[in-house]
Amino acid sequence: MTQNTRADVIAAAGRLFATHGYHGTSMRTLGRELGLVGSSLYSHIGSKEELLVEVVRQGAALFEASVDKARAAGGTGREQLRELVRGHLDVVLDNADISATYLNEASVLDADHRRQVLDERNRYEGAFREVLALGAADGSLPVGTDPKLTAIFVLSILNAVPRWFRPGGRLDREALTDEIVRLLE
Amino acid sequence: MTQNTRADVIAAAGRLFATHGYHGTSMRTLGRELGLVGSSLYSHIGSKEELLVEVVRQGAALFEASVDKARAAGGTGREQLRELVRGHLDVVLDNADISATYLNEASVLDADHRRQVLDERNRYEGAFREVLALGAADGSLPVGTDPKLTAIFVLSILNAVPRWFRPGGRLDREALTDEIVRLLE
DNA sequence: GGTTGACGAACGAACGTTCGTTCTTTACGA
DNA sequence: TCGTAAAGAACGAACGTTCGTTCGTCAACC
Repeated sequence: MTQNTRADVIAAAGRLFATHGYHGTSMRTLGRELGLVGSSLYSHIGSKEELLVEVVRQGAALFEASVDKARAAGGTGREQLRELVRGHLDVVLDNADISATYLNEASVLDADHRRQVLDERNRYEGAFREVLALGAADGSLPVGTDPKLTAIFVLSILNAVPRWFRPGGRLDREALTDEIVRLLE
Repeated sequence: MTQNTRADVIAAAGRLFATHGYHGTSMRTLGRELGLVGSSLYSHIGSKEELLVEVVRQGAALFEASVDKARAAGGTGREQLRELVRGHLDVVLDNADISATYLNEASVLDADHRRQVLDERNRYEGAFREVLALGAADGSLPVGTDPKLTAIFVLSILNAVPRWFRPGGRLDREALTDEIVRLLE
């Protein structure tokens, strides 16, 4: 009979928000997930919305850490793009609940937090644009395509991966990364 | 002061389900959308869930009609792929509410209806796989890529289009179709 | 012995839905 | 052409339930 911590509650919330959505998750259901009664959750958190804000904050942090790592490594545009793609895959597959909530449930947030998420996503997408432009400039990626549109395409593919990818299948992460980068040749 | 019909209620439901989700939409809110009080909706429909089933059914019909039309036209693999892509764009842009609900809210359905949607989506994706394989066979599309994976990539891009595409921008549907098909060269 | 986590009762509000009734439009026989 | 009945659409009150949340209490542990 281990004790539940605030982090446990947030993690469980991410799990349920990801599968049933924010509005589809009740505090009593969330309590049951942790072996608690609904009202007991308020020993750890202030409100249901605070839970969503926290999960989304963690999601944003994961993507930001990934992009920072990829860009710090340096290299050609193509090499950095590969790191961005691989990092994104790691985030959405290793933290499926948090990232799904970050990507799908941010629309429920109040205007301020929603704007924060939108800005963060735009900066993130900007990194993809920059790396694609860099690759066009240094010759490691084709020149013909618009970085803006290509960034959208790549992120569309990446964000949909958790919907179909199953570890242990014919394709592993490394090969999937290759396939996505090769698509841009 | 026009009268509301069953079709009006379903259309409004699609609109709200698409923007706020099924669980985020109350019958009273839906009523207000039509200038009605919540209970009045039950003159037109049997239950809230019936509304979701109906919207999803319409979504499935739209995609099925699109794929039928594209394949009936015949032509090379590349030509049919272009028709599939263009048809998909038309569906998700001209019926944004219905298609968004079909794509995002089907998980709320009971097991039977959910399975129906899954099967329908699989058939739909199968058409993309077939056309890609046809294109590889007739030489109109490159041979190197796996049709299964490529179909997933293309559909990932297509389904995300309503999230960023705005009519009247630099890129119109025709040009976007070209860009997506060109990605596979 | 104070702190912390959990409980269970209770709150007001909102939920989906039912019901009897009213109002408006349509259909049709006299 | 009129009068009237049937039908359709909307109302508002009320239902049982669930929602998020508050509060006082209690047991376990440092």
